[in-house]
Order: sequence, then C-alpha cells, then structure tokens
Amino acid sequence: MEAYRNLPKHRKANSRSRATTRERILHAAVERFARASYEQTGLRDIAADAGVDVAYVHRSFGSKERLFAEAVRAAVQPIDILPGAKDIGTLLATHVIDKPAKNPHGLDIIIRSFSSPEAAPVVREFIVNTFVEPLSRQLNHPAETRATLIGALLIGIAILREVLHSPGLTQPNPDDLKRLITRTIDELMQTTAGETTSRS
Amino acid sequence: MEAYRNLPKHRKANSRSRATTRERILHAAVERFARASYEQTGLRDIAADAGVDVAYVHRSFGSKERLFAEAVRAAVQPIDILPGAKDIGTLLATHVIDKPAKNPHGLDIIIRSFSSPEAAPVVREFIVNTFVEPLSRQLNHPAETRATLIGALLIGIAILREVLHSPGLTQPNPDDLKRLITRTIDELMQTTAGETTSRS
DNA sequence: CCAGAAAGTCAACGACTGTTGACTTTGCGT
DNA sequence: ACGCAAAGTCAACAGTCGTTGACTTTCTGG
Repeated sequence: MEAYRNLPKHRKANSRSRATTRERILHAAVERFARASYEQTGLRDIAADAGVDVAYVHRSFGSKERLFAEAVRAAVQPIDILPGAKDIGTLLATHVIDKPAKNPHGLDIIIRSFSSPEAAPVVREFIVNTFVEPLSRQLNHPAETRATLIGALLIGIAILREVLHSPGLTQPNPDDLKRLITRTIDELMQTTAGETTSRS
Repeated sequence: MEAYRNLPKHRKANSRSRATTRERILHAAVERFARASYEQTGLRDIAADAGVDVAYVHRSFGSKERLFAEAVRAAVQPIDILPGAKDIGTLLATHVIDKPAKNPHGLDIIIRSFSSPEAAPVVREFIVNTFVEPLSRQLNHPAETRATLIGALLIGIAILREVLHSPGLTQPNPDDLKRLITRTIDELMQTTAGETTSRS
C-alpha cells in the first residue's frame, strides 16, 4: 500500500539511529500484525510505515518470523495477575472489554495469527507462559484446564468482538457485558469437578 | 500424432461427471480449508486433491472466495438445537470436544479463516445465522449476548485445542472436560443479573 | 452421424511475496 | 582528514498466487 509518511531524504540529521530505527520498525510491525494476520502483513507494508527499505527490515530482524516473534513479545505485556488477587474475573473481563478500545494491540496480534504455521508456536508459547501458567497458580484442581478454558473464553470474545464485530458483543452496555463475563470466569474458577458450589 | 499418450489418469471412463467432479472439488476444498487458513490454502492444492486442473477449480466456482463460501456452507451443518431441548450445555460441550475427533471439519474452517478479509463476512454470517440466532431463542434477556458468549467460548476452546494444542485442553479426560464446559455454558445460559432463574 | 455444448486442460499473465548480493551513504575513532 | 564499519538502499531473484484466454476432449441431443 502507499503510505505517505515517506520523507525521502535524511530524516534524522544527526547521529547513529540504529536503535531508534529498529524501534520504529518494531512499532510498525506491532501495529500491522495487530490489524491483519501474519500472512496478510507484508514486510513492505511495515517498511513503508517505518520509512525504511524492505531489505533493511529483513536484515534488522533476520526473518519475518523473527520479527513477528519480537512484535509479539513487545506488544503484549503479560496481564499482571497479582498473587493474592480475588477479583481476577473482573480484572480479566475488564481487560478484554476495555483494553482494545484504548490501544489496539495486545490480544489482537495473537488472535489474528494463531493459524499460521510459522506464527503458531510463538503464539502458543506466549499464551502458556504469560497467561495459563501464572493463572493456574491461583486455581484449584484441574488448574491448567481451568486457566486454559478462561483463556479460551477471552480469546473467543476478542475474536467475535474485535474481528468479526458480532453485534451480540458490540452492542450491549460494556458494564453489563463485563458483569456477565466476570460471572462466567468466576464460575470457571470456583466450581469443583464433583459438586456444584453455586447451588442454592 | 500418437505421441501424446500422456493422458495420465482418466479416472472416470464414462459419462457426464460434472456434478461428481464439482462434489470432489468441494470435498477437497472442505478438507483443505479445515486444516489451513484461507490464505494458506491454494487453489492448486485443492485441484491436485480433486485430480483436476487449477483452472477448472476456478471456473467451476467463479472465484476462490465463492469456493470458500460453498465449502463453509457444505462443511458445517448447523448444530441442531431442538426448540425444547434442556441440556443444550451438554450438547454443545459434546459437540466441541467429540466432533473434531470424528470428522475434522466443522468448526475448523471457521476458526482458521475468520481473519481473512475475504473470508470473514462468510464466517460471520454463518455464525450468526446457524448458531447465535437459533440459540438466542432459547435464552432470556440479553439473549443474543449470551448466545454470542457461548459461541465465543466454543470457538476459543476449538482454537486452543485443535489448532494450538494447548495441553490444558488436550490432556485431561474428555468427560471431565465436557463436564466443566457444560457447567460453564449452563451458567452462561441461566444466570440473570440478580439471581438464578433455573426453572423446571 | 454429426454439430455443438459442456467438461476439462494448458500455458501464461501480472501481481505479490520473502529473501539476498552488491551497492551507496553516513558517522565515529584515530 | 581518512578509513572503516555500520546504516541503509537498490534491484533483482525465485517462487507463489488467483485468474484468464485459447485450446482439446468428451458427451449428448437432434
């Protein structure tokens, strides 16, 4: 595509800008990967956004796959699940509903590119390391399964809301939506295998 | 002129096979789209599987996008949610956990290609028409939202289990897993803002 | 039997992709 | 001031993609 950010000549009159340029490329990559899948995103798009040549993008990061991995690492800061927090459900529900409005990255990169053979390992590793594993420590028995199910819910919500724009998740009042999600997460966290704890 | 003995495979010696060939192509398309994303799947792959030329695949369906739409329509039979069913949670949990083992299609096509701009409308339309809308009729107040959230959970589970192979969803006993999912869906269906409206 | 439509093939176009070798420009150390 | 390495560019390769025009083969209706 054409990006009109193209200052033709010396953008920085002064000294060594390697780190700066790298950051600019990385930032452009994050932005692109958050809005389109791994395959749909071309290195030339990223290069244009960053105001450099394609070749330099490739040379700076070694390969598209490595650039993607760095973009994931840079974009998605692990959700800080405090060891003692008791309103995890609210925290996560807020995160998935409010966050994407503020800054478009985060979950977006993950949900758009998990299907790429090259990107999937990166995505999977990230999910496990920064979400499932920390969250598992707060849960009881099938802890990893519970944590993964909660992750599944959040990912599904993000997809239907951010990518497919399903009216069922875009139209309702955000607070009502968050309340419903919170309740579901709490249920997923607290219920034990044999009995129903929320029984009345 | 007998130099061209090269007709390698006349698979069907006999008569008009247009419908049959179309079905073979469609079947191959379903199979491919279920295992890789819209972008990753090439018409040449599908053509090879079906034993025809690429050009004929394209000509038979008009475009890749239309072939994809037909594949979705052909692969995913709407989950039959009986108007009076009361164990919908179990039905859906069983569907998402057991089905993929039996035949690999169904949800797979949807979850791999929702990110493609060309495929997304097809995917979204399908989800709404064959899942959210019928299911909504069984639920109370924020019916569409509840149905969409259930859809989100199922899609997320399918992704983490079938595509990313997250251990939290592949290792545990399927029955335990289904029980956990069923409970979550039921919660999502029945809970109201204030209390539980579970009626017999 | 024979015309003609349908079924199917072949080769190619044009655009796009990630990647690479060779090149030029820039900045710093001495 | 000079040299040299780093920063960055340029053009091209080799491959893939969906798509199309022109062709041949196969079948069927009159």
